[in-house]
Amino acid sequence: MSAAEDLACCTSPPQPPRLESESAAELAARFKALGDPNRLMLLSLIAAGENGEACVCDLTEPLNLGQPTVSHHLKILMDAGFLTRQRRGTWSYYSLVPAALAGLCHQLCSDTDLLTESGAERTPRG
Amino acid sequence: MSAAEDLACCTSPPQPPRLESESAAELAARFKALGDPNRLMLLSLIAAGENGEACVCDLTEPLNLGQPTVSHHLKILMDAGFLTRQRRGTWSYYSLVPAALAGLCHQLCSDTDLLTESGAERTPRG
DNA sequence: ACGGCATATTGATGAATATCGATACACCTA
DNA sequence: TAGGTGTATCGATATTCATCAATATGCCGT
Repeated sequence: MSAAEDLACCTSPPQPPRLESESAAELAARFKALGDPNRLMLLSLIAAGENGEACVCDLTEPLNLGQPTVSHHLKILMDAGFLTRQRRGTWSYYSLVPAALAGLCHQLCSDTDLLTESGAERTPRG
Repeated sequence: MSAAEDLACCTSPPQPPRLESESAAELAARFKALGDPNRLMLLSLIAAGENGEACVCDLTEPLNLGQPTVSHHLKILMDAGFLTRQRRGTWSYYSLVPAALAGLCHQLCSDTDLLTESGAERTPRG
């Protein structure tokens, strides 16, 4: 028996991933929404706004982006569940969905168990 | 005074975002690394692997991706700080960086204060 | 040294995306 | 009703990205 056989990486039965494909797609979609600096700035600006909300006209200047672009990013954040919109007159006020970001972290911790370093302990060789 | 003046969205002094542009770029880069279903599956597969590690040959089949593509995704996850690589013979073993994912969530909670619903309380009208 | 295997890198390609200008829509005021 | 303003949508474009085939690199056993 060669030394390589001892070290071979493909001898153990493959463990099924803890993350289902569908869950992966949903999770990835939300992370993708957070994967843009301007969108993170939007969340930050909105959180820092008066009453925790802001309208589009408050957001274009600090980001140095055109109004259509800001609207586009806001829509992406809304579709991902991070923002809600409330129309008042001609203005659209955006505010954070309180549990959205926390829920994302929680799901990453508990559902997928990716944060626990259980990998080493969890699968004691049967 | 018109009703609109009361409701106008741009009358209050703009609050500076709690997130600096540089931090936003760094944060976004890490989120972007998580914004792909296959990369999330890679993290899950590696976490579920024996001793919390896995080599490339264990990962190509469950994802139905070519070996170069898997290597590419692994590199992205490494560059983002989520994975480390340990070479043993001809094989490369990847494992999770324990604090990386937790740190990302923590930074989202504390550094940017996006998770606290402080927006409403934080800026009491001066 | 040579051949074989696991992995990394390169080049190319099609798809997704960020951005803008132009335009459409909704609401308010005169 | 008409004009003005804030916002959303549409079309176009340049960039980024995911993926693959081909190739290069590095390690092992003969």
